Amino acid sequence: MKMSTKGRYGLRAMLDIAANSRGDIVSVKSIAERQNISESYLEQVFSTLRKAAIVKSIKGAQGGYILADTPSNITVGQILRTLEGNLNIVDIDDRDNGVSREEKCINEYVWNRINESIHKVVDNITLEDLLNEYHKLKENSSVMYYI
Amino acid sequence: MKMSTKGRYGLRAMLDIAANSRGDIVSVKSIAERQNISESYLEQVFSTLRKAAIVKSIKGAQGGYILADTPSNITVGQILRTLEGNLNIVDIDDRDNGVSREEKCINEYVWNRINESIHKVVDNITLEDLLNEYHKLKENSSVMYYI
DNA sequence: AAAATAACTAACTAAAACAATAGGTTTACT
DNA sequence: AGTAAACCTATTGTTTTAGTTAGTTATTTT
Repeated sequence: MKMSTKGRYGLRAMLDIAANSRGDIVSVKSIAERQNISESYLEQVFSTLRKAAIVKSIKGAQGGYILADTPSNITVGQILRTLEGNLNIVDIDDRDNGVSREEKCINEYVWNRINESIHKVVDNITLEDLLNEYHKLKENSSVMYYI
Repeated sequence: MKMSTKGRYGLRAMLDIAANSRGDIVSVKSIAERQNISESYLEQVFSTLRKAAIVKSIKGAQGGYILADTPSNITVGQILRTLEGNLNIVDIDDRDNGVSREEKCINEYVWNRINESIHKVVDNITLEDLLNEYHKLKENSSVMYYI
């Protein structure tokens, strides 16, 4: 029941671009170094993000990635769904064991409530929200904050 | 990012006891048959639930399991945490890659919000709530409902 | 034009988690 | 004594995870 590294690294990487570039192109290598993530593994993550049109890529020397939209228009939900799937804690197909599709199992009530609560959180946090939160905490907190 | 069969089967089994016994002892075999789950696998689930004192066991012939408390005093959260762990989508230890314990990563904001939303849902649904929901749906719906 | 850079792709691999199965032992009822 | 059922431990096959490896392709820099 855990978020995998794809989702965790992906969110970190997207935040890294949003925070460290001012609209500039950022290479996977530089993100991987800052975030201490395997470069080739992170390339796979970006390949997925690009196919979902959340980032744009520029090939060749001095190439890299750039956000496909402003941080205020990119939600955590978009990023995590792209990398992790539908974000449902229980899939519809797994809900009913031996119970046919037309029939319902009362446990769905629980899974639906959990799923909805997750969707509600991730769809209402944008990259901009996180950047604002970051700057707020950085100023008001005694401990160091990182992206 | 999925709930495993332990949690899914466990919740189904607990509801099964709550619905099909009126305070009576229920054998794993009968639950396994009704719910179409492997009996020996379900035994492992009940072993965990018993150690967490959510159910009581009676050994020997005609033995079985019984809820350790009334359905109104058993939450979905108790059951799922026992079988799945802490129900956190991201563990504290996994949050900071290369970032020491005293330092903070802004992504925690997201994980904390998701974790809290899950806890809030599961801790506020009791077995009794589910039984009530079951009876309500059973009467008002055209499709069959199962535990 | 050549070299360098960086995205892009596919195939592979080690390790862990998952979902059981198997084969017993112990306890209590009939 | 026989049986039913909880209880316990080990093993197994499969899938997922988290990368690694080894390249190809496109663009810029020298």
